[in-house]
Amino acid sequence: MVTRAERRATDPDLGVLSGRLLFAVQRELFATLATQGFDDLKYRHGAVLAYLTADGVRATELSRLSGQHKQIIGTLVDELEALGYLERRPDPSDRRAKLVCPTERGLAQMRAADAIVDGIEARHAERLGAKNYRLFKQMFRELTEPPPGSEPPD
Amino acid sequence: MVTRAERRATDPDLGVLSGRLLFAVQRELFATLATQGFDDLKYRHGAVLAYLTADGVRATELSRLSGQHKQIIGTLVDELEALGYLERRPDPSDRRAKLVCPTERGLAQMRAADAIVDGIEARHAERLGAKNYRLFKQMFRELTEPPPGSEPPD
DNA sequence: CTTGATCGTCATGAATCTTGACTACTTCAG
DNA sequence: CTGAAGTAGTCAAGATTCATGACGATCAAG
Repeated sequence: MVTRAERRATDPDLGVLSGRLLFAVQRELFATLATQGFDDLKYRHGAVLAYLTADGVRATELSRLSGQHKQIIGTLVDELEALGYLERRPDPSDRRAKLVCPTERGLAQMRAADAIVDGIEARHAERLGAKNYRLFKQMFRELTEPPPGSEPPD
Repeated sequence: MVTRAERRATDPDLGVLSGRLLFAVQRELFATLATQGFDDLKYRHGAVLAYLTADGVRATELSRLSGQHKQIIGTLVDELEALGYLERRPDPSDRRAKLVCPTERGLAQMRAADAIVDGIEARHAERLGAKNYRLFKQMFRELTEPPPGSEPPD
């Protein structure tokens, strides 16, 4: 008989696997960013930075995309604004709303982060073979859409 | 030119994908557990429950496996002990250590959780095809070992 | 037996999340 | 046009969760 401990070790479930992968990516991403001058970022800032675009995004949209409370997004935007990564600009199309826009430093961070993650993925592609890795990611995307009913809590 | 926003939407990076998958599994797992009488568990308890075995595990081992501080594991074990899921027993082989052992209720929870995750994976296997899903998980395992240098922070 | 490391816990302050309410603005029905 | 209902973002307060350093007890090595 195979004990649960053995199965856990040889065939971790999907939750464990995705947790490991998420933390591994986060760790490497932020550690590398830190060596490139972006040493004032914390993991949680990723919820905003990961979905930021050059054109600006509304806070509510960031909340929806990241699955975080609007309140939390507000705090993160405050912090990132104080750190000089982004700024709030009025949304021309809706005077209630504000667009969260990257500054020059924010754009640099986005480019750096994209390059680092691309590097991680390239390493994985090398390990599995390019064709296999494309297949892996294709299946990964299929399993995670639609954005898992991820209505933000608020 | 493809904007970053479009690429993000059609080809999310590995961090975003694994985050979505992790949260989706967690949400479904705990929601279903709640309908089966295990409605007093929080996500964070998973760090302990996911690695618990019938034979008992040391707190330090749980810390290493889950990547959480020893301190946090201690709190989680306190809570789960109060909820009747597990108990601390002295480790016969080391009088400093204590073994975290599931109670009857803990064992029931473990069986239920395994069944639920198996169900989630079966659904995914159906969606991708059994053969593809096996391949997916095989590649997933390969990318996440060795246990991502996951020395616990402490 | 002494030295250094490990196991689990305690204690404290910091960071983080949750909840509800509030203003300003938009949208839509009448 | 006017008023009601809904949405965007913020404020505030309390509860939860985390990080950090230190401690007594035990083990392992010499």
